[in-house]
Amino acid sequence: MSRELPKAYDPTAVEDRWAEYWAAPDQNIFAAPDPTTIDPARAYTILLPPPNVTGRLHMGHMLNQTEMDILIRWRRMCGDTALWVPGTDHAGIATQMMVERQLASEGSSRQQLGREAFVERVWQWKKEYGGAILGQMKRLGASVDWSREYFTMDDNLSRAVREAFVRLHEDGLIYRGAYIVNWCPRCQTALSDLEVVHEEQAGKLYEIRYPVVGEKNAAITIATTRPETLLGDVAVAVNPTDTRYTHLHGKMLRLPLTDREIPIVTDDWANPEFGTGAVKVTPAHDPNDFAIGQRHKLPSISILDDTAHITVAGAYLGLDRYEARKRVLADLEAQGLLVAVKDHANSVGKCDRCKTVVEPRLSTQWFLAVNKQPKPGELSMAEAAIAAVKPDINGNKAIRFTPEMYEKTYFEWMNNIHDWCLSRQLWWGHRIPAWHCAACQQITVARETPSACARCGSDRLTQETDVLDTWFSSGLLPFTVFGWPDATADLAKFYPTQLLLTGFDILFFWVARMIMLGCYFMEKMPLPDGSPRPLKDSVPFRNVYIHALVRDAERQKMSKTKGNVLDPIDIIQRYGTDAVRFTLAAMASPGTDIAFSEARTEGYRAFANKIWNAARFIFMQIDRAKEAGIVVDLKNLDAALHPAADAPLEARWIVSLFNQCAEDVRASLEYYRFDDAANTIYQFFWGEFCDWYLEFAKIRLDFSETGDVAAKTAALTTLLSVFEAALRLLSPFMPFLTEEIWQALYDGNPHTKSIALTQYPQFADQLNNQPAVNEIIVLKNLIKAIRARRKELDVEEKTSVPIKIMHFNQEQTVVNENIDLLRGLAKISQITWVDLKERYLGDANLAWYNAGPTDIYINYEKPIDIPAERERLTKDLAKYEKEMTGKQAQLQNDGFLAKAPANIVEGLRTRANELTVLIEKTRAALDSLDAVGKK
RNA sequence: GGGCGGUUAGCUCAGUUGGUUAGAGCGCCUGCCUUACAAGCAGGAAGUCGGGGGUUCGAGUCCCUCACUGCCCA
Repeated sequence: MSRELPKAYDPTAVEDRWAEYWAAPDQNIFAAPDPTTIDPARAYTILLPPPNVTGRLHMGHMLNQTEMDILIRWRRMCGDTALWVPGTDHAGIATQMMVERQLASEGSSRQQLGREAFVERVWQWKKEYGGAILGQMKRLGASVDWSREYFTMDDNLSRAVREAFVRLHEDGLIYRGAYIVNWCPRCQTALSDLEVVHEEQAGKLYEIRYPVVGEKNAAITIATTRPETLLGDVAVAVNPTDTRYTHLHGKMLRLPLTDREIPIVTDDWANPEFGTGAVKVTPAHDPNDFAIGQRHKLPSISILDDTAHITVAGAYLGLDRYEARKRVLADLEAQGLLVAVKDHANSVGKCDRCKTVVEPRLSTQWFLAVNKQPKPGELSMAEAAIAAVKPDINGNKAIRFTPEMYEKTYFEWMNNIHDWCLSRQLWWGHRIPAWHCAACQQITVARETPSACARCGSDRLTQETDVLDTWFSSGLLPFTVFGWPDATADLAKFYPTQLLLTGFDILFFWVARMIMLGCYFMEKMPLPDGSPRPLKDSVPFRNVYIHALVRDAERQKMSKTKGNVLDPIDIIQRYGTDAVRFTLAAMASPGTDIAFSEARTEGYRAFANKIWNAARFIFMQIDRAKEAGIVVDLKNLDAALHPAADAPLEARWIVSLFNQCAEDVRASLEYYRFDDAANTIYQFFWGEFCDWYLEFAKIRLDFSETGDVAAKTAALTTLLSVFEAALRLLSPFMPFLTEEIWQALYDGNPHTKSIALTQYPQFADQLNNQPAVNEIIVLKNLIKAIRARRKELDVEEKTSVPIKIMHFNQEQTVVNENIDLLRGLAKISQITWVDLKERYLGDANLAWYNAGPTDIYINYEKPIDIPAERERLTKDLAKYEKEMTGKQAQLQNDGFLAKAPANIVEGLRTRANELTVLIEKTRAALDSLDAVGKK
């Protein structure tokens, strides 16, 4: 690292190097210390929501990881034991599909390979391609502890999954049974409710006559969207209150196209308003019908196999469900039983993974009973998970959601939750630790492979072929990554984690399940001191921050089909990681989706470049100072951040401003206001430090002239110390740029390995200097007013002009004490103070301008453009008068005077007085223009 | 059908418990290559805060209602 910086910042030349440096195993810069040595109260732990091992980084990941990285870098620099645990998820269906596709391209299949060889093949695939996403993460600068990387199929995690399953089974919360589940005929596996996405589509409602047995011409007309399933009908249901059908109660119907007879039953579920008010009941192929079947003790008749082909002997045997529908309809029509076909918008469930229409199917699966009390009087898993988020009697919440509104969504779901179907008919995943006995059909659930049946002692055991839902294993992660079921030091110090940061799309899939499983298992693990663990320490995390969706600049959802997907790596290569990170942070306002705009990123690339050039400028000053024999001790910069009482105004001011900025950033980050934090730093660094402070500093740092060496040293020291501190403040947001400049500042020989390991700037009361801030405001307003006035008068920027200032005493002192600053920034050749009573309004060579409490007259060569001047003043006057009218109305309102707080009334009076003066002066200026015009 | 959001400058968004003159970035207009930076500097224009009603001394902010729009669940 050298202080010779190129003119423009080139992130690509810099970022790869630091990404590698941070993640290098021998450096292990972001590794958490030995847990036995740390104070658990200062542990700040985050678990990375594990991306699919098959995944590639997308903008959502980048937002997610940027936010986590900002927080974890911030907390680390604040002195917390920051631990961010990375890892990947084995992603059952997704990974299996990926490898199956690969096999298909080789003309093979998993069936040909067999289970064992297939699983071996997946491991191979994982070794070769899996985890590419973690490599991409390194490129983002994510400050994770790479030594703790996990994979949900690792041995230790698999052991924990087995343990969890067995315990839940022992506790009677896992059961096996035949129920209606969502079945994907393509993936050939059961799915949980969450893995089914409902889509509205234009369908038909078919009305079909079911003749009444034994009564000529009597029939009931049912309405259905799925006529082909009538082959599995076992009843027709009508609402007991529906008088149209009262006379048919208890009658039997002849099921069309079959030789079966089915009863009419009464059930509240039949909605008289919908269709004909009569519905067919097919318990084996519809969840609602299944419930009706249970209520009326009806049989279930499966008519479809696991690929959704008809299994009923006869004309339809072997037909696909849609082909069967056509044939059934044709046959019904031929028999005159199809009464009507109506358009009907209905929602169909599709497999989240492959978009095949899901077939509700009766099948034997493993379930987790989330609503069951483990023991009488105990909370069910769902109830405990609700309690964890609800405020207790003291108003404290064990888990706090941000934004808070997601609590409602969470409760809504939790209150209506159904048992969780845990089993999947896949080969890739955690195989369920249950063994079937061929001799007595007993199922043995065990931690270790049993050698004999628990009931009959037979050794003819075969393991359950189903695997567990991937979300089951990821739901355990907050404690299994720390070594559960063992009582490890990690678990003692790092659990519960501080924060879970994720998108709302996995609120139910993952967040809710982690809460259920975390509360359930960890409540049973005593605290390190042996005392029982309360709910607040059983939860898997204390805070949940839900971030929004990243959309494209037109607010469209990114999707492959639309072709508007932005590849973060691609954007990074064009603008630099820091600029993209900063864009995401600055736009990450809670609860609002991010319309990612490259224009914005361009802006933040410019910001990076701005800082880069500030660094160049500062390094140049170091060099020039050195030539002039002035050297600043870089080792004591932090101490130098305390300017003496007699230090120049701009030094006291910038330190005070920086101090406040650090406080604002802290407060913003505390509430996950990444946008406020980013904007605060941006405003400080560019709007104050670069725009004003550096310009002031230039005036003090003129090394070409002889002058007060001590003053120049002090000026340079303040400059360096504020800049160095500002780099630290910015570092969590722009880690690459700040690391590069910071290392260069120390000429490659800094006191720690990385800026990320330095201390974050902390607010200190004694650094605040409100008088200095106020004085600079006076100066800035004056300078801005002079510049604006000059501009309107077309005075060249380079030209120094004389001005006259009509003053109040305070301002005169400030200006006189800092005359060099004013002269330099406003290009003034001479300042003449004039008495308040003097009026120069009639002078064509003097233009009046209002600068807050101060009046300025600018003297220049050319005469005033009278019409333009009149227009400006007229507009101003109208504005002032309008405001005045409003103020006066309020001040004459007794109610306002009586009820409004004193400071508000006082403020209004002050403003009204100001306005009176302004209006008077503006009128006078207008009058004088007329006078000039007549000359 | 049930639930939860949103509507503020041309665009994307801030706006804490109601309180003095509603902000930012980008874009736009004007003038400048002023030796840190043209990815820049200086100056400027631009909003009846979705419509209507109410509460209040006072409403972008609270309540009601309508319109439009997004998301989740069924």
